[in-house]
Amino acid sequence: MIKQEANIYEIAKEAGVSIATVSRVMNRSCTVSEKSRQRVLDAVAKLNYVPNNAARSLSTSTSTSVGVVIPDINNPFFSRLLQGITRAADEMGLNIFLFGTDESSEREHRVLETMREHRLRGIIITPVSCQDTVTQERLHNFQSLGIPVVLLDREVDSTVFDRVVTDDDEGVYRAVSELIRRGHRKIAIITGPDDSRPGRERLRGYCRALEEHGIALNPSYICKGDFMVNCAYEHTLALCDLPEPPTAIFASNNMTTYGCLKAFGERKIQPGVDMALFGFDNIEELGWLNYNISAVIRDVPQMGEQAMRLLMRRFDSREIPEKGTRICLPTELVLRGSEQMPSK
Amino acid sequence: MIKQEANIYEIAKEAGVSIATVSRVMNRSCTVSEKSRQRVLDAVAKLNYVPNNAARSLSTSTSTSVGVVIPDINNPFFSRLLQGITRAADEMGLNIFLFGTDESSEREHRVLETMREHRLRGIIITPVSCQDTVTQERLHNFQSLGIPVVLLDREVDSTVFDRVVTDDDEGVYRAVSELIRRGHRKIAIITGPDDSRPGRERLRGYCRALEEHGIALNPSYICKGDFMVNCAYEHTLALCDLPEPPTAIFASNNMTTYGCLKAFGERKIQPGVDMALFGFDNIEELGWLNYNISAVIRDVPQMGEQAMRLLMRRFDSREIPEKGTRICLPTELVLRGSEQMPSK
DNA sequence: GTGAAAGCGCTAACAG
DNA sequence: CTGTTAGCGCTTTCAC
Repeated sequence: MIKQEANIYEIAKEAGVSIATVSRVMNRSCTVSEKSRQRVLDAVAKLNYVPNNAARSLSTSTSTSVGVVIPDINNPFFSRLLQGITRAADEMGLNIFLFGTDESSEREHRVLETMREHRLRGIIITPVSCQDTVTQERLHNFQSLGIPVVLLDREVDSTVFDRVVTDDDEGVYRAVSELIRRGHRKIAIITGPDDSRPGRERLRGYCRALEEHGIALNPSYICKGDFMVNCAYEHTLALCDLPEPPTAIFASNNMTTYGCLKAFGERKIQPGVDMALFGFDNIEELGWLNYNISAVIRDVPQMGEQAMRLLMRRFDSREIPEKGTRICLPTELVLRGSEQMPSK
Repeated sequence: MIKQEANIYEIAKEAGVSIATVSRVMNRSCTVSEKSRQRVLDAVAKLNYVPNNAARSLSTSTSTSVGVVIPDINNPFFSRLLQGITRAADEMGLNIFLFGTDESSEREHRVLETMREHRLRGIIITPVSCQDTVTQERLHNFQSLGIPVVLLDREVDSTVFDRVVTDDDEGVYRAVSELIRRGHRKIAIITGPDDSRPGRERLRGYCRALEEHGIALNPSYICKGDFMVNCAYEHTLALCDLPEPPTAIFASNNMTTYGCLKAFGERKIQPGVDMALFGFDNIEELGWLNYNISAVIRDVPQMGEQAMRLLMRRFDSREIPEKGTRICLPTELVLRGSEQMPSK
């Protein structure tokens, strides 16, 4: 026996008013007499009524759902992001439609198509690639339909979208400068993919620091990585095998840090003793294991929250601006010892 | 300028057919002539038409959205779960409404209320507590409205729901038996909360193994934990300080394992050398760091996928059974060395 | 302050 | 095989 949910008509009947009045009460329109209001509220409580979102959404052609597109749910960075997003959404009474792309552009395109069916209120996305024209076009489409888009962490070439990023360039610049201050001259970097903004930015910070301190860039110290453990692992081994190995390695993201540590472990290299290691993004687990790895850190849940707020702001002001707002959150340096110059 | 999305009428006009025909084509009803079909498809392509989900959902009083309720998005176990869920959802053309409860019952109740508005197709939930009557009642409500519920990892007392769990009892039993086989007699366990099924089950497996091997339970070896790092850390320190410390510790989940390792690090205890350590759930990161921690493992994404499949199955068979299906996935032992008996 | 009625975009009988 | 039509449950003018 499947009992139906009550609808607005039943409430109206129970309360002895019209459905319009019920609707007004449900939407806190204040043009309702206290008496009617109370009767409706009683009926709602009695019949355990909850308005049907689909109907409301159809009628108003708006919705309370936000589409969130994440490339790799499994990466702790994105979990944290998601945590910030869900928390903010909860506060604002918005709901999250979650889509995972598994870093596949093809899936991203499909997802963006599916999302059209849902007439979402807005979209928060960390795009797979910064140069994907299909994705960009679809995102444009959403915006021109009045569905604001916020880019998170990764930007695309177009500048029309709101976006939340962090000052990675500056963070890495300061990290590498710190290494230099500690006496390092042979500093390697394992980069991220260069079709990703974070990848490029972090490399830029590295280059900037070296150049500014008059240290020539050494191509064999610049390893093209992909933000994955394995690649970083192999690069690290190769770096160690160099005739003139670096005294410090900058790892461009948390997975890269793990890759370095894996190689270090095999080679019995102690970070901060035999070779310096500097990471990007905090890895809480390492602290528990007594690894004191210095890193450029940022408030990740905060990034998610900011993205939500940015979206929120767009909801109110109807017009679509030519140029999106860019929120750039600061990064911070945490020095834990692994930045030190090897003594020997 | 906000251009509207095309609706079914425009497609009908463009294709020179009625909206019914358009609807039939969109829903793959095969009673349409090839000629009409083609005309409609052309119009759809030309106007870039996507059906409005809200309207469809209202009309059919069904939906393609599944509510997923997760207690701690940040815990890698749940990220993995979510990965399995999203992947399966993607395959089945379902969409995920994600809700986080942050392990708060109060938020869980709110979330369950919100979900009613959405007339979801089904619900997958890892409830905060197994004994929460409010949650159970609300879940019942969904089921009696024809919205099937699948419990993931944590069960509630009621048995009317479908659920996906793993054979934790057996897994821990085998792990502890293995420890005993290796000569351990003084085996401690740091448990999970006892209002959680996994917590209780894992403790049971531990007790069962000891009893079956004629080893008396030592209350000071049974530490009441909460699946969190800190608590496990403190318990581990206390265990080490015992006049007669254990030779092995069983950590009831991944966070507990981290807590033990943190304490081990401080005390210069090498897992598998000075004291044995056995964990629950694999921690990939530890492998990269050359920690060879034995563990009871399970296929976590698979759990999420199974939950989706279970839900799917319910969609077809309309009736609500008295008793839910219980899928119990196996666990596996991975021996990496940390189970060994200290030589001294 | 309140009610009647016209949609929102789609599906699903029901006729033809 | 195809079109007409009556809802699905709600919001929102527009009168009263």
